[in-house]
Amino acid sequence: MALDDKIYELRREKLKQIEALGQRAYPTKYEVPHTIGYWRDSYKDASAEQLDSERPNVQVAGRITGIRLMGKAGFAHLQSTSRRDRVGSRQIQIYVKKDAVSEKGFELYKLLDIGDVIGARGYLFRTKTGELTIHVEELTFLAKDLLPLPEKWHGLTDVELRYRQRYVDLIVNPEVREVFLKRTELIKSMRRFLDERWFIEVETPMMQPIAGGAVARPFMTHHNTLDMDLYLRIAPELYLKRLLVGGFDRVYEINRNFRNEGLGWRWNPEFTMLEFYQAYTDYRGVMDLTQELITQAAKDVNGSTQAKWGDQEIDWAKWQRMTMREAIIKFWPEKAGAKPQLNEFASPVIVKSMIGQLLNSGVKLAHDLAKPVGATIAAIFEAVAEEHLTQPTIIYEFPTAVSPLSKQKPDEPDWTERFEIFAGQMEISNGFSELNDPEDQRRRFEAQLKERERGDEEAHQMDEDYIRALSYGMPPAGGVGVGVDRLCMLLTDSHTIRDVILFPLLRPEKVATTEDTGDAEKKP
RNA sequence: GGGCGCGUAGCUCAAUUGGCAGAGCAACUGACUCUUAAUCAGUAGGUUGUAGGUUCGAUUCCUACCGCGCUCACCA
Repeated sequence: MALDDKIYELRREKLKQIEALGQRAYPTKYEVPHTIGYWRDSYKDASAEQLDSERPNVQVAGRITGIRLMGKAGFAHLQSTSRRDRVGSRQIQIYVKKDAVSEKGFELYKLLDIGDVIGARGYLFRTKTGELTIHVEELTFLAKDLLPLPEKWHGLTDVELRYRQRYVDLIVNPEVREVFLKRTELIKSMRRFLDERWFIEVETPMMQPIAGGAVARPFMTHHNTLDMDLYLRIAPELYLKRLLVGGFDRVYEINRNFRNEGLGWRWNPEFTMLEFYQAYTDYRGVMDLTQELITQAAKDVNGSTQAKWGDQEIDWAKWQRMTMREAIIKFWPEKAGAKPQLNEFASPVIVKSMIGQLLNSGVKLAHDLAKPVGATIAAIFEAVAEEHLTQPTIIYEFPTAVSPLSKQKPDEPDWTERFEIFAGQMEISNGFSELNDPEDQRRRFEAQLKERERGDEEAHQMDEDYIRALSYGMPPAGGVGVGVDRLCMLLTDSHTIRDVILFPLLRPEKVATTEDTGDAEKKP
């Protein structure tokens, strides 16, 4: 029998004894008029004398994080589970004296373990070491922890266990809880910001017959009754713009996207995206709006526009803006020789020579010369500029070749009215003036289809219904996507996306141990 | 998918050149009516990720597999 099985059996036995004391093993409710944090904050400055004369009556509930028995009295610490109680005022000490809780109450106390959930009623006092403590008059048993929690001062550090058993991670690692409380604040802040500006929150299909609105490989699924293959969406974009056609002229959605691609510190197969669309404005309008939204979110989450990012600090009040071409010139590596000139990006021959310059100087660069020159320019940007973009930076004007849904610049058709926001070496947002010319859109889809035929699985598919929708007339509009997980990483100093996703994707836990490997590799 | 690294008690970690698998916390028994990493005395806890191989002998060396991490590629 494994150790935790023994502990499990032992604690089940304790649970039976607790029931024998007249407590329910799994009671249904307990009145908690105020949280632990409320009492701690309200009486944090109260003196021992003050508490003795006032004797404030309290009733709280929480999980036991530590317990110390000394014969006929003992202490324990209760940890609040309330969202209102943040780090610093989540725990309160309780003092259980046999004389004060009666024989049965003390028997119950002796049967408690670290991890149990209990209710405590009594009055506040200060111990001789000065700690605000509840002098317990009645203990109520609420739930048993049958499995041992990790050790209390090293906590749980094994990353695999932390992700697989996030519930344990949340119990023992207060900073993890804080990150997810901040994530909630972030999403609330974005909703509030858009709601105040008369945006409508909508929900569009997660299962789509054509996975459109982005460049990515989709997950596939199947509906039995309709005998129909469906894709999990890679973006809500095309549906939200159908709603612009329908007359909802400010819409947004905060929801999951699914992309069947690699995992990494910035990538999880399902991730949360905010997308919003505003009619009668262009990329400049939504660029300003997005900057304001993110600045506000930083304030709401951290109470400041300053956010720690590793050994650096990101200031969400100080933004830079430059075009993609300007960024390439600005961050052009010295070792790669002379910087390109602005007008040289118009020449495919010169752009190809830029690639040569970079490769010769040892810059790593993923490029495909069969692709249009615009795609090459975008690759150059990623190779030379992205790693330098720590402070919030808006990069605008993207090549038409990599922007199949954006409006072109009137004076430069090879470039679109599109921008992306970078911070902490990550792309966190993408927006543009929405292409609303159905015939132009058809040509863009057709160009993508050619990419597909060349073997690019991720190129956009033709979406006839979307073109039909545009044919009814879509008002001019700007639209933006914001990567919520990545923004959350930046605001919580989390350096892997798995630390801001409660249950990140992992391989299934292994149950069998021998059968599947025993004869797998026998040499002849 | 490629490369590199890791896997020892419930948790956090040791184990000399290949030579009896250990500690702290958690757990159990006992003492203790202001402790807080409570203390004191004692007890128990292991198929060293899995399966093979080399060896008199493997936690240690080799192979494969499983899981995790980092990284590269694809991507937001």
